[in-house]
Amino acid sequence: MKDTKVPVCLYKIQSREEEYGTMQTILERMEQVGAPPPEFWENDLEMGLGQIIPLLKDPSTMEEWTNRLTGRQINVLCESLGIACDETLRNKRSALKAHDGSLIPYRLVEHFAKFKSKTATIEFASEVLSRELFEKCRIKDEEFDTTALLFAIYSLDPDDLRLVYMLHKIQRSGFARMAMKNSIRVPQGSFHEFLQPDRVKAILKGFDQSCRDQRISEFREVILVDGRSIVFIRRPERPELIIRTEGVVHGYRPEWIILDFSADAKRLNISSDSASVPLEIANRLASAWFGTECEYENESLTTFARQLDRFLDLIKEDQADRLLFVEIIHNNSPLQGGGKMMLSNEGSIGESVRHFEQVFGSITSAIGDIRSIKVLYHEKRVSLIFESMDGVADGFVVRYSDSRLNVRERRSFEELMRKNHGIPVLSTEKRHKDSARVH
DNA sequence: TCAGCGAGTATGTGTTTTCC
DNA sequence: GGAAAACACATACTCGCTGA
Repeated sequence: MKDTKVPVCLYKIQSREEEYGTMQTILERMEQVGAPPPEFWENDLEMGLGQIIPLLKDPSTMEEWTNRLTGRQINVLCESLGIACDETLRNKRSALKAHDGSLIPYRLVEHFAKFKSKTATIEFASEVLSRELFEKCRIKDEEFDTTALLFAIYSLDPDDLRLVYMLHKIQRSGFARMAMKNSIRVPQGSFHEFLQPDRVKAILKGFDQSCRDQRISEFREVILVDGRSIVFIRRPERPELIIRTEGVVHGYRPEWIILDFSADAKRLNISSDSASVPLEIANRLASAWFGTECEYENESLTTFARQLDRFLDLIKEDQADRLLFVEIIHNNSPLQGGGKMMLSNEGSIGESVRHFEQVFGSITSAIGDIRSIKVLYHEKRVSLIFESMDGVADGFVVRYSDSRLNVRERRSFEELMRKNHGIPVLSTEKRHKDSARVH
């Protein structure tokens, strides 16, 4: 029987050639309009051009795309491309269609905008855009067209998208709080200035050599935010594979390590997937700055049981300012058999807890038996856990799920807990083992 | 020297929550 | 509703200790 099918390998070659041709044409057009090279989109913004560009090849999709742009996006694009801004929206939309080559990078910016933190985009845009341009992207009081904001940021300086991406990483991660283990004299000069890219890269290289795992820590950026130096590092973590038309490609899943140092480097917040590697890198950077062997350890701030009793009494009565008691998980309930118990609701469980306690006995008096509670803050469910402290009678470390909140909300939540209830709260983010060292 | 054991750590996977 | 991140839990692995 004659086989009429195209052999799989030939199909792969044909489709790859076609794909390659499309990619080349579009990349050449992007180069003509002064867009950043593929390396910028692929490596710095971690966008898969191989998947996105084939979607741009059909001219009719560009027209469809232009038709569904919002008024704010059209205004920003017209301003960026020098199209007369006093025209009607319809005329501006038609005028944009004549600039389809210039619009290709903006379609990539639109892809970049997907699933990026709104807070990160708005905060960065408010810093770099003119007041007039910023206001053009406003929808209502607190709402913005973030795609329009990113168009404006890109048109001002494409490289700024890298910084937005870094800020997005900060907004979406929880941070473990660390402090310098031993008291140490702060050297003269600025720690931020010490963190020169070449110096950080040399320290990372030394670390990679000592790991002997063939993985390379990639220095990405150091930025200064509110006087704090934030170091971004990308490192291969777990082995992973991706599937392409020509077969599977083996590699590693990237891990973003964010080291958020205080101005004097005595305190540190760490965001990462792994535990020991980021801590060791931070120790090495600090050791190089202080000129002596340094080590960070988990920060622990004590809250006593009596303070927690007062706090739990308040939320049980729905009397805590801006906090609603929405969940409790108890390890040793007063029910017969003393099993684990969860009481949860979308609204307050205060009344339910009070009723339960009237019938079966208290579930909030033995703090050590409470596995966790959740409070509603800014419409977000924030977990709180009470971790008993070794060697401190009735002492607890209170940790909260900071990754549920954005950076501004974290600051206000911590302040609310400290000022209103005298409770210092720390992140539940992975507590990096003090003993974790990489040799 | 080596098997057995337990503690600590790394990794994998499903679920929950938030964000867009 | 889908994507992403964090969380919770189960399992695998590593390492040090002990005793035969």
